[in-house]
Amino acid sequence: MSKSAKPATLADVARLAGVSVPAASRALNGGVRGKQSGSPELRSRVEEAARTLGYSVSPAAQTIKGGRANTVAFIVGDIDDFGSATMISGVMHAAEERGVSVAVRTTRDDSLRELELLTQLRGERHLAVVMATSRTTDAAREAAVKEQLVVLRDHGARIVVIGDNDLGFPTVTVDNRHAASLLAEGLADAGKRRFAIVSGPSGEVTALERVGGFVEGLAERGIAVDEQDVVHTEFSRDGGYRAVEHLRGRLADVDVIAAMSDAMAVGVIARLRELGVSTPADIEVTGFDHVPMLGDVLPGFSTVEVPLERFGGAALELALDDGDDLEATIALTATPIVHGAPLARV
Amino acid sequence: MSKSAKPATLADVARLAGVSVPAASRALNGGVRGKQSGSPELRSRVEEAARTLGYSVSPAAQTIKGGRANTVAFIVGDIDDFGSATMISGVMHAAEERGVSVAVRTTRDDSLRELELLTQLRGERHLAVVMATSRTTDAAREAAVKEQLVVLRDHGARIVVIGDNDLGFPTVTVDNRHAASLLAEGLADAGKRRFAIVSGPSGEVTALERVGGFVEGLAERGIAVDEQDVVHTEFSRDGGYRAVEHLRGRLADVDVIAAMSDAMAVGVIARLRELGVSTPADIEVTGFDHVPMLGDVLPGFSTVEVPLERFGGAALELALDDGDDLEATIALTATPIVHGAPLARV
DNA sequence: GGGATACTGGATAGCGTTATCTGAACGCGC
DNA sequence: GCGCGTTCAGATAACGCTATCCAGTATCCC
Repeated sequence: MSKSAKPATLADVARLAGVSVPAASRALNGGVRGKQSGSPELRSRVEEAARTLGYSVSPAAQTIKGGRANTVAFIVGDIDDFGSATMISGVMHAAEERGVSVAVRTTRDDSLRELELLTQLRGERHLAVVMATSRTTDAAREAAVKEQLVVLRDHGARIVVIGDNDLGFPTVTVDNRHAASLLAEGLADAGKRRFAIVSGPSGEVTALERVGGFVEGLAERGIAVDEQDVVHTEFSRDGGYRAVEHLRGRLADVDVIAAMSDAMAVGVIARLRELGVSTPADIEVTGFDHVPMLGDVLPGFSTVEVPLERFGGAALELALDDGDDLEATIALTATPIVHGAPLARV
Repeated sequence: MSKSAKPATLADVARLAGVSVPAASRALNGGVRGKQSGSPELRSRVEEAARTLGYSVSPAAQTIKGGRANTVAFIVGDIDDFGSATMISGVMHAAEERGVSVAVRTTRDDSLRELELLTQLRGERHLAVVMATSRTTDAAREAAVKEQLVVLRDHGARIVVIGDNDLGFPTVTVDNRHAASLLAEGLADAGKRRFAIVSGPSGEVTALERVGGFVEGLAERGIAVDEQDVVHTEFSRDGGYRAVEHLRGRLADVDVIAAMSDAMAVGVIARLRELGVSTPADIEVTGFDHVPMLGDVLPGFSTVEVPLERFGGAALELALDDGDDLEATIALTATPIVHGAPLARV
C-alpha cells in the first residue's frame, strides 16, 4: 500500500535500476528494430525495478512521441442495441489479440454528431477508424462523412466501413440480399403465400438490401408483395410495435409478417398479441439478425443469422493486416434459419 | 480534400492566426481560471484559424501535460452480455453529459487478467475507475483487487465499485435481496408452492444476495427450499440449460424454477422444452434482470427489473461529483415483475 | 598488435500541450 | 505627468516517452 502520490514513471524506474532513461525504455520494449535491447543483465535489472515500482507505461506519452495511438476507434450508432454490442465484443476480442485497444464512440444515430465526432478523431491519432453506423442513401450526408474520412485517411489512419456503402474505403459486408432471398424462398416453400414486410427507415441501406432480397426471393416463387404491405419504421422493438398499426386493416389477409430485424419482430409479436392475433398460428412473424435468445423462447422462429461477432475481427484484419488496398473487401456469409433449422448454403 | 500528411497542431493554428502557441491555447480553452482568455479579437482570429485547419486537440498531449486523462475506465467481465452492454450504454450517456470519455475494458471474467488490467491502468491516468465485474466471496481475490485499487486511488483516481462488496470504496448497489424476496412472495401469493432455484456461480455475491432474498421471501410464506433444489451454474443461457440436468429427477415435484438471471431462465426454458415439459403450464420459469425483449415474447414472465442503465450514471456521480467521501453509496431500487405486472413498492 | 567492426548505453532532442513567469502596454487617480 | 495596478500575450519550461546520434568498449581478423 504505497502512498506515493504519483504513478511511477520511466525515470523512476531508470533511477532505481541505475541506468539512463532511454536505456530503461529499450530494455522494457525489448529493443525496437534490430535488437537494441541492452545486455541481459541490465535488462533484468530494469525489469525488476519496473516490477518493484509497479511501473506501467503511459500510452499518452507514447502516442505523443510516436505520433500515433495504439488504438482503433469503433463508431456505432448506439451501444445498447444487440447488434452493436455484439460487434463491439467481436472487435475487442480481435483487438486484444493484436495488442491494440478499442475506443468505442457513439453517434446516437445523429448525423451531425457523427460529423463532429469524426472531426474530433483527428486529434486522437488512432491507428484506424471503423465506421459501424448505418449508411443511408442520403447523398449529402454520405458525402459529408466521406469528406471527414478522407481527411482522417490522409492523416494516416486506416479507414474501414462496415456494411454496404459507396464511401470508397475497405469494407466488411454481409450478403444480406441473398440471405433474405433464401429466407423468403424457404418460407414460400413451407407454404406461405401472403406476405407483409416491416422494413427499417427508408433510405437505410441495410434495410433496402434485406427487403430487396426478400422480395426477389418471393418473386422467384411467383409471389408478389403489394407496395402498401411494406412498412418503413425504426430499426427497433418499438418500431416493430408501431408498424403493426399500418397493417391493421389487412392482418386477415396476411400469412407472414417479415420484420427486417429481430428487434422489430419482437415488437410486432407484442402488438399482435395485444390485438388477439396469435403467432405463429394466425400470422407467422420472422426476423433478421439472429439474437440467440429468441430461438430459445420462440420455437420455430425464422430469421437470418448475421455473423455480427465476426464483423469486428474482419474490420481489424482490413485495418491492420492488409496493405493499402482501398478496394479491399471482406464479404461474410449470413445463414437463413427457417423454422428453427439453419439452411444449408451451397 | 486536403492532402496534408499530418493533422493540424496548435502550433499550426497559432502560426496561421499570427499569435504565439500559448495564446492560441488560451483562446481555445476559453481561459482557464479567472478569465485569461485573450482579447475578443485575438480569440476569434484563433478560432477561425482552428476551423480553417480542422484543428482538434490531442487528448494525449493534454493528458501528458495535465497529468490526468479526461477519461473514466469502466471495467466489465465481458461486453456481449446484456447486463454489461446496458451498463456501458448508461455510463456513456452520463459521461457525455459531463464531457469525459469512457474507456471500456474487459477482464473476460478472468481474475488474473483483472489484476493485470488494473496494473495497466496505472499508466493510463484515468480520472476514475469503475469496477463492474462480479465480486466474489473469495477473500484472497478480493484482497488482491483491493490492493490494486488502493494504489490507483493513491495515484489520484476515484474508484467506484458496482455491486455489493467489501472493498471499501464508494459503491453503487441495488436491493437485490429485497427485490428477490418480494418476487418470491408474489409467486407464493399466486399459489406456487414447490420451488427450485438456479443460482449463479457459488461465491458470486450477486447470486448469493438474490438467492438469499428469494429464500427469505419464501420462508415468509412458510415455504422451504431443499438444499438440493438450489443449483449453482454459470450466469448465462448455457448455464441455465445445463442446470436443468441437475434437477432432472425432481422436475415432477416442482412448480417453479426460479433462475437468478434472465439469461439463465432462457436456457432453462429451452432445455425444458426439449424434455417435453411445457412452460409455464407444467413448470413456471422466472428470471432476474429484466431483459426487455423477454417480456414481449414470454407473456406473463416473472422477473426483477434491475435499473442497469442507471448504474453508469450513478457511478459517475460518485466518481466525479462527490467529495472524497469513501463511504458514499448510491442504492438503487429494483422492481419485481410478477406475471407481467410490476409490483408497486411501498 | 593495429585497425576495422560490432555492440552497448548515455546524451540529446522532440512529440503537442498548458502553467507559470516575464515583460510590455495601457488606463487610472492624484 | 507620474507612479501604480491591471491586462494581455509572448517566452519558457515541463509532462513521459522513444528515435537518433554519439562515444566508449569489446571483438575480430589479418
